Amino acid sequence: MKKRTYNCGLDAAVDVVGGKWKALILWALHHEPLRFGELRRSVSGISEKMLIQQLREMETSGLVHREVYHQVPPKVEYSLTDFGRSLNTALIPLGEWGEEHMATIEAIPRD
Amino acid sequence: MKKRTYNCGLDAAVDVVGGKWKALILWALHHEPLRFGELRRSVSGISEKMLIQQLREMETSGLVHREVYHQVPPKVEYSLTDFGRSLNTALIPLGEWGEEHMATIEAIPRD
DNA sequence: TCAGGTACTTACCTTTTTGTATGTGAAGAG
DNA sequence: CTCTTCACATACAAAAAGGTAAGTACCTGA
Repeated sequence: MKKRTYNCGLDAAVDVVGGKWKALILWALHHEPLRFGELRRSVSGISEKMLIQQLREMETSGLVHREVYHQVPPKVEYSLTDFGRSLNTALIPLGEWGEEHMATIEAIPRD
Repeated sequence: MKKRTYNCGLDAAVDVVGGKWKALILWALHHEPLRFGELRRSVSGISEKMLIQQLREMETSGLVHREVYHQVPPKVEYSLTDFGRSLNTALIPLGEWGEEHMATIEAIPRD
């Protein structure tokens, strides 16, 4: 996230959900709130640093809510806000498109 | 674009349309085919290098079609393929979401 | 006492992405 | 005869993103 003005809505949306992990985190939180450790295990491949970093950014964007339970051992739950849920909804068609064309996309030559 | 396997469709879609410019180029080509120079002028802020680079990638992904007219001065037209059009359609809700929440997004503190 | 789980934090480094500046070659306008 | 347009190409530099590894502080169960 770096800009302040956008040419179109898509531009703005990509700014908020862009990057390697944010969309995956959003998906993971779609069904239920998850704790930090649960999230780490459910978003496969993510490091603790990246997870925390992305969560903080998504918190300041108002996409996720962070609830701390003052217990021992500590417990922190992350959940989607209404804003986050609305974004998730808007992402569904894109997810379906990817699903549908997955084979085609995987066949694209990289280099 | 770097991976070969995806956890979910969204992951795959983002791989194809990710980055700073691809979505904007897709939008620009939505209405009509455009020439290189026209595209450069309509996607404000993009450099020639980036434009060409992204166009090449989108061409190999099968999103855009490149038609060369052997004239002097040279003329090259870029247009969306059916694949590109289908992706554009899938992006519409995301674009609308961004449009709707543009003010909120612009108000997010950066850094 | 020692490993393991809780949720992070920090420093450092590598990779990826993006930007800037320049060059190409033919042709038409002035 | 120089400038501009057309559609690029290429070298280099800067910035952003991502990854690795270690440390923090507390408590629990073996």
